[in-house]
Amino acid sequence: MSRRQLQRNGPLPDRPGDDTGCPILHVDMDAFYASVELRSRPELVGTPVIVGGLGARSVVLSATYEARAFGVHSAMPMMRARRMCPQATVISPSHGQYDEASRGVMEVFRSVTPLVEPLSLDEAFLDVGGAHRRLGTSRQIGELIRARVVDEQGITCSVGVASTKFVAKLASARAKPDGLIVVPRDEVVTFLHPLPVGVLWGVGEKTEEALTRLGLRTIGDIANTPVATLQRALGAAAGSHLSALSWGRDQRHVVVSEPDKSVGAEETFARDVDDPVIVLRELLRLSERTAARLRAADSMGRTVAVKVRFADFTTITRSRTLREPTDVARVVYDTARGLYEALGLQRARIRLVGVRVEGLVDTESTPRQLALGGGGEEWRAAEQAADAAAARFGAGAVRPAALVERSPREVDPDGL
DNA sequence: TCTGGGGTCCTTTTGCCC
DNA sequence: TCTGGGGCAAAAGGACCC
Repeated sequence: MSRRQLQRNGPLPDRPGDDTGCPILHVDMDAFYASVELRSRPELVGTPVIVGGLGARSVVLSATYEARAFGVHSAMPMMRARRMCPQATVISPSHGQYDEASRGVMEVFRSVTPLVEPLSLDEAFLDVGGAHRRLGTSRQIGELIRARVVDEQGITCSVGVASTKFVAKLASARAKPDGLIVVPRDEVVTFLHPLPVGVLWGVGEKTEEALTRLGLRTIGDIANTPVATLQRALGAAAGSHLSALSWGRDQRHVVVSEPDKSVGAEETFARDVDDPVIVLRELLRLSERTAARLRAADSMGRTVAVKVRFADFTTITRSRTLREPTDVARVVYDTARGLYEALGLQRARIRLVGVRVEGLVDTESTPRQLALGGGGEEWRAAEQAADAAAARFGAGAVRPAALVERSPREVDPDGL
């Protein structure tokens, strides 16, 4: 919604745009997953293509602009998207390819400046303030990146150039597809104030409703509202944050990398489940997956959280903080099972379950004794052996007995 | 139209200690 | 002994992002 609103305003008047004092670039791939798929399906270029799962409950991950013309957009339920655009080619995602393409474009970015802050697989902030002498103005660097990404990865991207991160991000959204826009330092307020509130970072559906109730439609409206009023409606942090953004004030720097704060996995059942045996088996699988990823990242976490989404979409979470951090699936699972059983659900219809481990620390910096306390040592050793086997013989070579009989996909009671 | 899966951050509530 | 409340950490919920 908000992104489309941004585009509907059309491009800025085509002036050169003074990019001095604009060291921040936001680079965003155009329809990333779909564009990557089209590289191997060139006959589909120029046609509506939707990337997303094939299951009844899957959603659109990405769509070409030809499909978007029919109203299809990401996060839309697949069923609805196919109804809106029956002629679209639907492709199920191949994440390995996206990871690889992502690594490629991030390498391009890092050849320009070490100050690269990836936001996701397909977008990043760059601070090119230190690269001007070597590579030219911010605009020239942006065009260089766009050319190299097309050359090396065969996909297009859009670039926003500005003095702050969030204006750069808005600019790249407006530059889409396959464009570049500079918002000069002294035109920031002129650029921002006519835009609808929904384009602001942090304003989603709920916040937009709250702002509408206050009669605030545009960013200019927010700018002319007392901070205290915004804070009363939205909370202290969000209120002052939005007020600052509405005047183009954004102190955040480009940060190269922050360590992860949590790792988790969740799964929506193909159909709602009310059998605790199936739920527990899924929790075991998710615990295995989560712990394996912790070990692969040399991380451990101290808090285990379980998430349960019911058939009516209400969602609850329960968490427990352990005495010591862990990366042992058995410990994660035992905790998760305890949390789940404490809910005392009597055959409630469950749509989704998830497991997450929070409060992550480096395994290296965790004293051995502490890490291995609590009876987890044998399990840990066994799981490390399983990791090694998986590395040699492929994932799934070693699995807990409860998961051996049936493949994970068969958690659907109807075996779909 | 019936809503994925990976996360982050913020707010409020709760329980504990003093 | 009862009650209040400050301070804190953990827990829970929810909004948001891609």
